[in-house]
Amino acid sequence: MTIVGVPAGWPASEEEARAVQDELRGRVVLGQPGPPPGTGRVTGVDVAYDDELDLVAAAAVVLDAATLDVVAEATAVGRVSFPYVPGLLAFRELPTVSAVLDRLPCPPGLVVCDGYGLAHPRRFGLASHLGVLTDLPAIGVAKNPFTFTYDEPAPARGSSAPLLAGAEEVGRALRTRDGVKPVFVSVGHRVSLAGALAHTLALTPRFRLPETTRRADALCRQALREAARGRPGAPTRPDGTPSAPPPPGR
DNA sequence: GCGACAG
DNA sequence: ATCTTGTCGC
Repeated sequence: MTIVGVPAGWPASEEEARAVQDELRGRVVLGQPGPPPGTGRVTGVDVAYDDELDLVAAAAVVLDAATLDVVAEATAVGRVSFPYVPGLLAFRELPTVSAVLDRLPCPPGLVVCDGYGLAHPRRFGLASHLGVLTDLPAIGVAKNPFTFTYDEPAPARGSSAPLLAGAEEVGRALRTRDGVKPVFVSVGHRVSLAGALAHTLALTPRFRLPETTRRADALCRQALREAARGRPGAPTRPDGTPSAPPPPGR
């Protein structure tokens, strides 16, 4: 199995990573409506980690937006490319996520990320970054409010309240199920906030989290288990010799 | 300076 | 993210 490495020139420090965000931020396209909800394809991407083994597994699951049926899937396994630092999540996930999108047999359509887009300290979260690198329409749907504030949306599914960075609205707290904790939606690239909300609702007919995220989450965990199975911490055969040569760096 | 902080 | 048993409910 090929292991995705860390790209040459990938930021090695937090300072460098923040500079990259400041540089790429200007390439985000806002104000486009984005694809009509319920049409075309919607792709969920997610990542799972094994820091012990220095492995990261990414999955992309393409759904028919109208039926939510799975149209295509792909996985990719890579090495951890950056530590988890709030505000720099993209540098941890992007190399493997880009690789997994490249492996899809069809165009992804709208990409739904597990995390934020505009709702970010420098307004350039994972969904924005991925959108800029691929030029695909992208949105972020997160499970937590991060550092932002919001008022509780009304209890009915579909209700939302502004997600605020001070007085600036950077996204919405959206109730996807009656009486259940909201999700936090923000714009990534080439999609409006209204479009992002509509897509999120179309993807949550039954559960709090989008079908895209749920499918991608299950798949990347499975891919990680399979990758880790082949690479135990101290790989040995019954006779004690190494079971596999060290994987070539990339 | 301290605490909080997407995944 | 990940560590983790049982438990309540559809």
